[in-house]
Order: sequence, then C-alpha cells, then structure tokens
Amino acid sequence: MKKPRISIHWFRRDLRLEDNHGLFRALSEHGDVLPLFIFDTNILDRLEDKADRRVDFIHRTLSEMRERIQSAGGALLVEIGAPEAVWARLMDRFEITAVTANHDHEPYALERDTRIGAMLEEKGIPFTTYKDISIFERNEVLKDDGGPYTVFTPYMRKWRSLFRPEMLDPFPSESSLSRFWRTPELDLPTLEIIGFERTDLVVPRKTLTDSLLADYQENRNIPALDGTSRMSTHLRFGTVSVRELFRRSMAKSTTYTNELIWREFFMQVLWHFPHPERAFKPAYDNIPWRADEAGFKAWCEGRTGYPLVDAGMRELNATGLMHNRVRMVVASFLTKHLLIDWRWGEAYFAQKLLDLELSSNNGGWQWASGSGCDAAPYFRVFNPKLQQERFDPELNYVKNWVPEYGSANYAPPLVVHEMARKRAIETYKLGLADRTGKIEPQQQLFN
DNA sequence: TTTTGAGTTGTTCGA
DNA sequence: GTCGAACAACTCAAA
Repeated sequence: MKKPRISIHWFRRDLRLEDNHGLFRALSEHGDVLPLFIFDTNILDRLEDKADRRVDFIHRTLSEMRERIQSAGGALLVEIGAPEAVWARLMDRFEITAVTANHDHEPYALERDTRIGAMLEEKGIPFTTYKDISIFERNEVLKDDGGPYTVFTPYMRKWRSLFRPEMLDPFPSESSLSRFWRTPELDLPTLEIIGFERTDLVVPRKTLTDSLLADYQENRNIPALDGTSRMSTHLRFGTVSVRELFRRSMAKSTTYTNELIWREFFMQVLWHFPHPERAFKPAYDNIPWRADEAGFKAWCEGRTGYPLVDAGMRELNATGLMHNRVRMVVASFLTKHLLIDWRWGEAYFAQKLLDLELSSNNGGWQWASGSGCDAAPYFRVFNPKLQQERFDPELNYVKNWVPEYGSANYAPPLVVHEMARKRAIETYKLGLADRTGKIEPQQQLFN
C-alpha cells in the first residue's frame, strides 16, 4: 500500500493556530500538513505527581485545537513515546516531504532536536525550525564587542535599539487552515492512557486589556489584586503569541514591556551560559547551605509562621501559580532566612509551577539568592513582615490562603527574623570570601 | 586601554 | 515621621 505523502508541523511549546511562525511556513510552503504533538515520555516519566496541571493544560489545549483542525477538514495526530521512537514509526507510516517546528532553546529540547534532525536528514527529509517564542533569540542581541549581556538594563536598551515594528507582524497561520492534510479525524488519547489524571486546573485568562496595562505599574505588586497579566502560562505553552503581547503592550506600558524583555534576557542568559545547575557567580557555590530537611518541608507546605511566605506557598500548592511579588519573598526567605540552597527551591518550583520556564525559574532563583546575573546583592534580605505590611496591608491575600492566621492554630515563626538576617549576611560573607573551595557545613555560624 | 557611570523589585540605623 | 547612609565592594558596558 502506498504511503500517504504529507508534511508535518511538530507542535511543542507553540500550541496555537493563530500567528504561529512554523505552522504558517508549513501551511504556506508545504501544504498537506499533518499537525503532530508528542507526549514525550522522557519528560513525563520524570513527573512524580500523576495529577499534573501542566499535562492537563496541554491535553485540554490539544482537545480544542483538534476540534478546530477537524472543522477545517484536517486531523491532529497525538503520539505518546520517546521522540525517536515516535519519529521512526511516522517514517514507516508516511512519506514525509518536510518537517517544521518552532525553536525551543532549553537544553533538553536542543539536544532532542539535534537527534531528530539527524534522523530525518538521514532519510533526506528537511527539518526546518523557526523563531516564534521571542522577538530576539540566541545571539541576536549582543554587546558591541560581540559578547553576551549579563546585565539587564544595557541588554534592554540594546534590545530596544535593534527592535523594528515589523518584527511584530503576525504570521497568519490561521488563514491557511484549509491546507492541512485532509483526512478523517484521529483519536486524542485520554489523560488516563497517557498515565495522568484530570486536575483542578483553572486556565488563566488569555486577554491582556488596556486597563490592566494602564494600572500595571501600580497594581502589579499587590498580590490581593488581580493586577498581573496571568500570561506566563500561555507564554510557556504558546497558547498566546508573544508578538501579540508586545503589540498590545509596547505603547501602553513600559513596565510590562520590560517584563517581556526580562523573559528574553533570561532566555539568552541560558543560551550563552547553558549550566543552570551552577551558580552564575561561581563564588556563590562556596556558601555553606544548610541541609535543613525539616525547614524545607515547612517552607514547601506553607508552615513557616511568616504569613506572606505561607500564603505564597499555599497559593502555589493549590493553583500551580504564585504572585510575582510573593515569589521573591518566598525565595528570599528560603535562601536567606533558612540558608537553604536555591537549587532546592528551584526544584520545588519546577515541580509545581504551571508556568514553569526553565530560564526564568533559574534566573529568578539565582536573582533572589544573589548568585545570578544582575542579582540582588547578598546583604539584601527581604523582611517578610515588612513586605506584608507594604504589599498586603489589609491582609486580604494572607487571609485568603492562611485562614487560621491570627488564631492559636497558626504556626509560630520557624526562625526569628533579626537572627536569620544576621546569620544570612555573615554566612554569605564567609562563603564569598572563600574562593578556594567549599566550606564544610561544620563551619557554619549559629548552627 | 583607561575611565566613568551605573546596576529590577530592600532593610536598618541613626541623625 | 523623614531622610540619607551603610550594607560592600564589584563588575559590567560603553565612551
């Protein structure tokens, strides 16, 4: 039997039909496009909790995309497995003329695409990938001497100087949906077949309004208000186009636009320094972190006795998201008050965050711990009580997540702020002064 | 090559 | 209550 002759667009973190660069190129240049998504068991097998909101989010999104593709006469192919095995099966089943995808610069994704690209090339199938998730990527924004930026503000200035409005022109993929390969519908495997469960996921809103942008600078730091855009999850999975967000925000809010540029800043940091497991400033790997399992557990569960910290951790556990201001507070608390390695916090966030972006999560944790690019100086220790008084004075956020706050049932503080602050500064100072090697934990101050 | 100005989000202390 | 300095230098980026 003759194999169907098709091209494939491989969806990964670009789960939308509108303004999708790679999909647009597939539809306009190749035609007979079979859209593909792979539930990658290399990734899924490492997820401990089978009620994972991210898998649920992807599944729900695919379900919606599938409907739209089917009403355009096409079909969405959803496979489960390791990418090599899946692609081997696809090459047996189809005569593939071309494969498109959008860039993904995380270390695993780069390695995966290199392997799959080689596999396809061996059979003479062109595998072309496109820039889609950022305005600038890789080494497109460099210093005049050719090196990468490691400080945000000059990066942002250069970003803006290189920016041209036409970079935001949409790729109208949604107007060529008739060029999908016309075939009867294909099954979408259930979450159960994939090995996961339906969750309590609440899909964040997808609209970025002018009024939110107008008040963004003022409201974004108040966790009790709905003052942040909630776009992080959509940016993570590509359910919105980042070009669309820049189109909406550039003239309306410099602060918001800079947040989008921060995202690209951290992406290029990871691209140029692909060692997220190391402290960006090596001296910070000499800090004698406390291996405090009990303290870490209390932090994870929101039982530190510091209400803003506990509220944040409970928000994370309950929803998979946490307000940005509170992310800074809980990260400062873990790395400074508890002197626990930022990698522990990063790993916990990676396990829980619906909007998990490796570059931003790593960049943010290293920022909070002081070890990162352009990070907070080591002696800057957030005072969780003061942060609460400043950003949640009415306790609206705290009481929402920590209803027992103020009663006898609420946990006493895990550490006394004044002691913890002194201990953090002293311990950091000690670690940073020692550039020769690791200080043994016995040498810790204040035990 | 040297110089100069600057660097996301803070806290505490003392005048 | 307000305000500036200290915290601690250090490194980056660009002229």
